[in-house]
Amino acid sequence: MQITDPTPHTTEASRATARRQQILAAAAQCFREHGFHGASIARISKIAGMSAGHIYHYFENKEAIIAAIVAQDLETLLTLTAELRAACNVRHALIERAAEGVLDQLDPDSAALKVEIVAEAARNSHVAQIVREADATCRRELMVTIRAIRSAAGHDDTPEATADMVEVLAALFEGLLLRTIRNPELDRKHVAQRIQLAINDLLDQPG
Amino acid sequence: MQITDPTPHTTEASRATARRQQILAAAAQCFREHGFHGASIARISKIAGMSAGHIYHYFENKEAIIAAIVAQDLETLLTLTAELRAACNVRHALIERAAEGVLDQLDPDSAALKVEIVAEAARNSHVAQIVREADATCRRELMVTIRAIRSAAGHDDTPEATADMVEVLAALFEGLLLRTIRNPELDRKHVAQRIQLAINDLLDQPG
DNA sequence: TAACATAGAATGAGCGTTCGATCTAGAATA
DNA sequence: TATTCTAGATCGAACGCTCATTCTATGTTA
Repeated sequence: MQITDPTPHTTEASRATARRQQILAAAAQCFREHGFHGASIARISKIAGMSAGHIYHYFENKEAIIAAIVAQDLETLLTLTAELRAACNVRHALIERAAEGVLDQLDPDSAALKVEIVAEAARNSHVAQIVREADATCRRELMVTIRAIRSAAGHDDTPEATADMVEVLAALFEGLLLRTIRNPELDRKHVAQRIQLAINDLLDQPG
Repeated sequence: MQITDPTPHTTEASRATARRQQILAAAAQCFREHGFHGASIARISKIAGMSAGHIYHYFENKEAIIAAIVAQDLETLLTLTAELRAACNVRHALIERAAEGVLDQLDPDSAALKVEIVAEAARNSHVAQIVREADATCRRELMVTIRAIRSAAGHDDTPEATADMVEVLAALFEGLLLRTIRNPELDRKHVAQRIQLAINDLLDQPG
């Protein structure tokens, strides 16, 4: 299966961007199916519908493609937490959104790539840096959100306590990535409900 | 049909087992540092202190080494849940053990390998099968344990509800593997305490 | 001596990457 | 308008290297 570009490119710039995106889409598919090291430039180029050599017109090397994929994946996470923070009744918004977020995390295809990214971060310092910076931003956002919810409920937590709660919340969510791979038959809807309950309890934990 | 002696000389047998273990230890280190596909037989053999070709005296191919590493890693998980199940006051045992288990999960070195295994399971059906069988066993054990705790507290849950709770518990634990990679600076002791509280709440959720 | 342990070279495939040759579309020019 | 020029897009062959695996020869030991 080959990824073709359906949009005609009026300018040179858009053509180049489209081509880049085409490569990234092909690479994401390959990385999902074979991992960062198992996916070859030859395979990526075949799916992207261009020669292997031509890939190097748009990316310096394979590492740069990996970095771009990682950055792209993390960007969606960043917008999600930012969006969450913007909601007016934050507690309600958080718990409502949670069910949706849980189902997203439980999609096996996207989970595979996300897990691959963390695995790569454990051994590739460049990827680790990108991942950790994005994570730090997310945590900061979540800390503000959770602090707002908690102080509305009369809790005056230390920053450390808030950070710990964020970690538990994050573990809960990210753990789903592993669960959907280890147990693809799990009941997605009911697990989402249980997670909502657990988040609710977490927000009421003593300081 | 000729029957050969099933028990060869102990020295030969132990020597072979030791050599096998030597290879597995070297492979585990390489897989942690470079991933399953990034680690070469040459590198593994160098760390194991033998020639590359000699590895094939003990393992059919690289895939067999991966399978052995995966099976070995999952075995420790199986004994842990079995051990948990054997405790008399299960609720107390579960929560006590939890803190210890959390700290184990937060060890970055072992986390890297565990995450690598799940990432490989997402694309290698042989590894997936091993992982999913072990996971099913763990879930079955945990379901019995949780059901015992819940019914002692007066809850009569459906098997489905219990399975969902197990999923949340598992997600919480396994999520820590990703957290310790994404945020190595997290406060391990305090996060462990928060997790204990969360598990406590989970066990009191409505049916 | 017989059987096993081990080394290390050989093999062929595939890797990431480079590079020079072609193609193509639009600007410049006549 | 017709022709030439040009710069980027694109290809595909080639390179040097490493990979997993096999094979052969040599120790080693009982």
